[in-house]
Amino acid sequence: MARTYHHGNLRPVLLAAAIEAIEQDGPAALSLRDLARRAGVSHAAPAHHFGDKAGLLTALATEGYGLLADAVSAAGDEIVEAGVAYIRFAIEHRAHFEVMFQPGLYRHDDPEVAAARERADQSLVNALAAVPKPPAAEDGPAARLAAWSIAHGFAGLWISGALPAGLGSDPAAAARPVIGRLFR
Amino acid sequence: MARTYHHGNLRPVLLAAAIEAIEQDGPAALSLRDLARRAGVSHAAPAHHFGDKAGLLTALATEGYGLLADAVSAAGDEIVEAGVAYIRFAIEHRAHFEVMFQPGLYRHDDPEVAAARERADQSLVNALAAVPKPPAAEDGPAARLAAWSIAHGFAGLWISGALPAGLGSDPAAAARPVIGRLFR
DNA sequence: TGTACATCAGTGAACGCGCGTTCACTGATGTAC
DNA sequence: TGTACATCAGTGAACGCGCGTTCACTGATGTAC
Repeated sequence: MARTYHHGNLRPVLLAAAIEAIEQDGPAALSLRDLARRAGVSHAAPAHHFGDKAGLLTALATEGYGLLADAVSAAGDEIVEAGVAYIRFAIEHRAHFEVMFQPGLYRHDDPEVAAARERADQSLVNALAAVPKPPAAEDGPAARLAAWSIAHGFAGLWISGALPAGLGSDPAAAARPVIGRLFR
Repeated sequence: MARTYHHGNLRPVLLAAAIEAIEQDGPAALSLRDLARRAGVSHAAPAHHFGDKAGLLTALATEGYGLLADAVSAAGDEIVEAGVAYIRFAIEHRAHFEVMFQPGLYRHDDPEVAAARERADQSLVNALAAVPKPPAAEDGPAARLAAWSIAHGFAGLWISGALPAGLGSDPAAAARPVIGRLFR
């Protein structure tokens, strides 16, 4: 693929470079100049596509919420597997995940990102709708928050390296019995 | 308190300034020069006490683990209240919490911070030891991870503003029924 | 009580660096005729 | 098929800024005698 004056594909290449950079140094250390360097392009080019750093991270968060919605939906009606899918997403797309939940980094209220977030929320609601009613009578939103919290917390602890070493290297296998405790 | 040439109390003042700065802009945006400005001291002074930014954040993480251990221990033997104490700590000491779980920011293996972390871990173990054995036979470490995950996840979601607005402004009250679901 | 001296916390000028932003530009692509 | 022109993605030089680090220094404090 000969590079001409016009790159022709720069936007996705910059997003991929951003993911790489964030996985290495975290989202706050990101600089547009570094991204340009990684993409082999002049330092002013990224601004053409994203305006500024917040614009780029907004695009990344939007992409992330889309991927999360797809991942959770694909897990089907089984709530434990939906939770596992959430955790797997967080770990396999760590850069997206970290950006998504640091609203100060991007334009949290941007319409596109809000729509994508809404889709992701809905995928979790759908997974929970299939859970058989628990013995206790009133349930309310506590079940949803509990499921979300346990998946989100496990993912965060795993990513930060806080969990004990004995859990092995497969987060899905380690997470299944943990989430399972919530739905006995 | 007249300021002489020697400040006499600079170290804790710098830590307090760091907490303030992190609550405003996050830990990655922290600069030693900004801290010096907040403390009303020359820009080279912080290096005297902490060497560099990682040194300062290591001190902050150490302090944080100590506070967390105290908070969880003070909640006593009741596991739900221990979880609520964890969440309350995370929200009331957001700067400490954010630093503690971003190991790339500080010297994670520093002996002092490791000892403080060990104390905090132990406080959670103690709280769980008092839980009555669940109906299911084998339990193992899944119970501990589930409790830790649900508290950690709820705190993270609350701090990032991801939770729905209807929960009110008291995280402890909102968290209690959520954690409670794990120990019915 | 007084003097001499070591220690060490904090100063301030200087440096080089990477950053975001601006702006006039270049050159590839697509469209109108 | 050919020419003219508008559009727009990407360039590269220039700027001002805040940062960390270095280093010779200043001055307060504590200790020895």
